[in-house]
Amino acid sequence: MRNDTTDHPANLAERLTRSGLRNTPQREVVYRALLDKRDHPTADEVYGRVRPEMPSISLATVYNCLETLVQCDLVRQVNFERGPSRYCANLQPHAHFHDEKTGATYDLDLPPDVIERIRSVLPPGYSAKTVEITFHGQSPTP
Amino acid sequence: MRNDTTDHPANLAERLTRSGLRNTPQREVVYRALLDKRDHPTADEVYGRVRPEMPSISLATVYNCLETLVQCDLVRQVNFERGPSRYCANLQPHAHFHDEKTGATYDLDLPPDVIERIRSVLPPGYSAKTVEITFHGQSPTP
DNA sequence: GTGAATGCAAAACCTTTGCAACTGG
DNA sequence: CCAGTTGCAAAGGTTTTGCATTCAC
Repeated sequence: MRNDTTDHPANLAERLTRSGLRNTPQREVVYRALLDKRDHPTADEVYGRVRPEMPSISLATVYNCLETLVQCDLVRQVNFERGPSRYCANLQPHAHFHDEKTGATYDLDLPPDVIERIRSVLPPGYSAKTVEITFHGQSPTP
Repeated sequence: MRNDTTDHPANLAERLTRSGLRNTPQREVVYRALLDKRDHPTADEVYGRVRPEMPSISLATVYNCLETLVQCDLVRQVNFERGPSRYCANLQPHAHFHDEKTGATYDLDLPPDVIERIRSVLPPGYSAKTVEITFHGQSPTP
């Protein structure tokens, strides 16, 4: 399911350097946490996951690192409901499905023609850098 | 631009009664504020707008009223960025365009065929009650 | 060495809650 | 009358900020 040409930690150092930012272990551990378990965790959840590996890290630093990753376009910040922001290391164009029963969020691939059709609703003059699509409903109970 | 068959305060009393809720002046004034100026205000902005008319109203009551209106399906609560929730009295199927420069949000009509095409990305078993679509970018500078 | 990044604590921000007083049906 | 609603103040959860310390380059 991964796209190994774009989604691995090796890119982090490069992206940071290219942006004139420093390549800190905190940034790496936070990024790896997002790559490892792609369940759209909150900052606090990321904090909980990286602490075993790096007990000295602070929650404020996790927030800082996440913001840096978003700035570097390695991570998407998602806000589809009131509450803490969630973070997503999937860079492929995709929609989110939010299960209202369980609170879980799944990625749904978006074929290029669908994206194009959606963009076609933009009136002339409007230019969109990104489109966010979120379904709210119920996912199959296995 | 209004849909007068669905979007006016007269419906409020009916909806509230139908749901076994009370028809209070606070609820009416909050709902009218959303119908009057459809710029997707925050709860606090609604508070500022209704206060001249009803100085005794409290912010907590504005929050309560907004939640009630959302429950009654007269208002949509929108969360497309970190920060306070915004409220929208447009009940027609529509997408949001968020201007990253000005922070303004515009409604964009969604033709039925686009909605259908978007829903077609749902895998079997997934049932979506709602879909939210938000563009982030730049709107024309008049 | 030096500016950027971290860690900590406190502050800020948005929203919810508890509860007494009020009110719409 | 009386359960639902309001208003107020205090608490709660999330994120940001200030600042001294540390670290990557």
